[in-house]
Amino acid sequence: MKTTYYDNFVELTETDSFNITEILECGQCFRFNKISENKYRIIALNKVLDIEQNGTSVRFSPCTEEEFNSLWYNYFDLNTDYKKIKEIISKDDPIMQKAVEYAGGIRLLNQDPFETLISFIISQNNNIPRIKGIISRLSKAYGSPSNDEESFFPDLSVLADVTNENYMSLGTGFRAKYLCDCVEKLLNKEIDLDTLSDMPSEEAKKELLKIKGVGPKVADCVLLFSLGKRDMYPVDVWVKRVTELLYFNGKDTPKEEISAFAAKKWGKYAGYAQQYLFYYARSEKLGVN
DNA sequence: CTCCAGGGATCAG
DNA sequence: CTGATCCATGGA
Repeated sequence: MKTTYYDNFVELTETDSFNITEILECGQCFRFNKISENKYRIIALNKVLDIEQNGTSVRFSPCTEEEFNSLWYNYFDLNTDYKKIKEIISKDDPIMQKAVEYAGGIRLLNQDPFETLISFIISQNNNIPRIKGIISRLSKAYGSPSNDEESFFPDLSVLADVTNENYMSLGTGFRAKYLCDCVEKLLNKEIDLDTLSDMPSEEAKKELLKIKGVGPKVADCVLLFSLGKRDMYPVDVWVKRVTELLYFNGKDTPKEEISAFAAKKWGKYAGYAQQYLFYYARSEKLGVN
């Protein structure tokens, strides 16, 4: 991969394992919009960023050298060798080989933990278009405006004054009380998100589970998508279905057992495996009927 | 109309 | 302890 810095944008060429569509559509983040066929706009890290990809060349704009190196390089996990990871997880596994070939440009992002936590609380028993809508309205109501139509994600300190009714009016439904509990526990310092990335995965998970509305699936997503815990294997309806279909002969299997299977099979790479399978399953509607 | 969505809390046994 | 039921809301 080569990096070239221009006045107002940064260009990567000869990228390996980078496909912006697959990265954004694999369900790990919600704040993006498709601008044109090969161009996306994301709202992240209090910035608006356009990403345009043509083959192995990717352009980030507006973006300075400083921003790229201090923010986006890590955000897009560019220090990680995905080619090697794909080799490891698909070794002697024709199923994973297929999933990896299907969407070989997936990368796990390193998103903001607070935004990720709130977003995945909203995600429970919900569908992706509606999740995106709620997060967008939440940001418009309580975040700072950007030069785009979308606003930035609100800070914890601003949500301190937001009531259950406020959340309800955004369409969060029964999740409103969970959001209140989450904000309260963060303000109390009952949970400190800043310390979680230094803890072992299971210990960090226990902390997150203290929040009402945060169960195993939401906790795993926060750990995997924003705290660098790549060993987590979030088991949602899609992953449950596809893992059962491809690895359990279609047999109905408890989520606990599926997690244990993934941990044993892929170990510290389970999170990567999960994303390849999720994208593959959802795109092909595997296991539906 | 019913069913379901990247689940989890709560209740029944 | 496991399994069933409920939860708000909008689109299919």
